[in-house]
Amino acid sequence: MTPELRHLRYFVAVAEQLSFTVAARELHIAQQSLSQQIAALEHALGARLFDRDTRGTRLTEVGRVFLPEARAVLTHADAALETARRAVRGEVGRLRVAFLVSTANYMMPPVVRAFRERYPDVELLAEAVAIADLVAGLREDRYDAAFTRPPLVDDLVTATLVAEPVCAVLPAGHPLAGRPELRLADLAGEPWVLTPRGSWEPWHRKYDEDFRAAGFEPRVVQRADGVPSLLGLVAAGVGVTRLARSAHSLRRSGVAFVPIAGEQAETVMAWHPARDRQAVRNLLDVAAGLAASIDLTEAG
Amino acid sequence: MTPELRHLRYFVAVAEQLSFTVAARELHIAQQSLSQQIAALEHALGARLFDRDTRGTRLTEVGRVFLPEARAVLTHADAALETARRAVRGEVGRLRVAFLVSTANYMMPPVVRAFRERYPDVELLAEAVAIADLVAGLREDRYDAAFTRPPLVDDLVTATLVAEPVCAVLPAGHPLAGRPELRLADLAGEPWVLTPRGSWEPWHRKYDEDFRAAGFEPRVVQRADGVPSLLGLVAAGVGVTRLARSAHSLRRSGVAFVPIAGEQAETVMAWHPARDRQAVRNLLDVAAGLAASIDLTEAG
DNA sequence: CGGGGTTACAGTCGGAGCCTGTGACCCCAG
DNA sequence: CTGGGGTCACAGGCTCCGACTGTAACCCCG
Repeated sequence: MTPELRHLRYFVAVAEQLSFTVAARELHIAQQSLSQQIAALEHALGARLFDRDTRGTRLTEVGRVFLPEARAVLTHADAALETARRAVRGEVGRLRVAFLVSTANYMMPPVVRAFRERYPDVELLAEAVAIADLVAGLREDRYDAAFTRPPLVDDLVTATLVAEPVCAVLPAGHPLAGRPELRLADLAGEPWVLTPRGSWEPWHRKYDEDFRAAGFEPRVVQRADGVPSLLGLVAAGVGVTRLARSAHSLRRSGVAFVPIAGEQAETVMAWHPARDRQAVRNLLDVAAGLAASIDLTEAG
Repeated sequence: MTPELRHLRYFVAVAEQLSFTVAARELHIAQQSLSQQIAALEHALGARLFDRDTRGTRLTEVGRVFLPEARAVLTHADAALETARRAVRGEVGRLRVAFLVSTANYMMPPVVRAFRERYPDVELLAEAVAIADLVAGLREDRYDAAFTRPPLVDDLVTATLVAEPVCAVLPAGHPLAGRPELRLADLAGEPWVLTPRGSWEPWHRKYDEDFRAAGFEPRVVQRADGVPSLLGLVAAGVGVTRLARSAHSLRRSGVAFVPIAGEQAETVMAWHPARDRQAVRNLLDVAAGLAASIDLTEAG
């Protein structure tokens, strides 16, 4: 026989009560069963743990040595199970989170900070990545969750965190730069700088649709990858572009942000539905809580 | 269900093999039984430990957190059982040893030292006590073993360690002090100093017998308890007495020790037969080994 | 010397844990 | 495309272990 935790529990109970009868009552089993299990444990150890006779039960020297050991093992086992249960609740473990580069500058610091404060025993790995890698990472289980912009793909779940105005980005001093608000159609004649078509199909399909709805096809004078590059080209007077207002934090000089009427850019948290762990829900809760309490898009 | 060590063993095996089939083979059980037990553990924790499908088995995040915990508990449990087994072998624990005051001066230091060196994890409590307390202590389980002189009592077991000459103890300058050897009868006319009769009946019965065999009854001029007192009285010329040779180490001046032909004093280890633990045997082995290798009676 | 306490022994029962047989599924090689 | 070898899960049955009850032996105390 190989001893189980049950034997240790029984042993400790008898050692504490110094009575099989009382310990059995406490354990909700019969005294005979308890005697039997203790005997089995003693057999496995090769020595008696108790001296017992009709006038009582006393620990032997071996029992005296074993008692603290058995207690420690039981405590350790409880702690291990409790740790596992904390992991189930998403309070310990590891969480790999991707931030879309264009949202990382304002989302990552407050989200990471708030999450680490709330769940100090979760190892949070945060990474700023491009959209294609972000989606691939979620699908391939390289990331547990991601902060990004819609639209994405059908096989990922998303939850919207914040919505912000979409702005026309114009060179400083542009005739339209003073306006409080614009319509996309107002920019029909402008030279445009946009991201390369290949970067992420769903986005570009949406852009195409928006332009079609505005009644024109933009004259693209240059394509550049990444928000800072676009802002640089606009500041240099190469053309105009269209970005979420939060991008303004990346470049304050030489560009003007003018809201486009009725257009909203959302930031969402995305994850794979098959890997919907509690830690992911916790992250969503923290991020949603932040979004409700402070204006994340201004934080950068 | 409350998890047992078996579940942890099974979990670790699957986590190491990342295969139910292979782990089951290793554990000498069927794959189906293993799946069943893992499922039970998962149910107790409230979450899956493995993601499994037809193309393999992978740890979940909860499993990843739980794995080192489970390993640690198993290691701890093994260590606890090993400690208990060491206790069975008398390698850890506590040993309460009484030394008869008159043997303590030469037995206690080497025995305690040798035992502590051989069994460093045994807490050895050594005490020098009078014969009556020594016997009572063994009977009442206050001592596990004792070093003393026979004869004792029937209900204790003894093992002889060393035998040494019994000597007549004479004042320095006594007419018989120069002899290489004496017979008890040679001392028939001397004034005697002896221990009080009440100290330990079995000894006094033996003394009476010895004197009767020598054909005289000693004229006792004074009774005093303890070897130093007797030696002091002899040195002062009050009378003669009879002691084991090892008592010489307690007083070198003013007394002469002359062996009495054919008389031997034994030193024995005694213990209660009902409490015959391995640690007691170990102590006996150490003491017997010392007795064989060095002359304990000269050590003081 | 009976009553209340202890643990041990004997016999029985139910269920936990194991087994075998089978099925669904995936991947790779032919 | 299809068969073979791999994965794990489901279903049904058996065995034995850990429970149970009933009883006995023993000690101490009133």
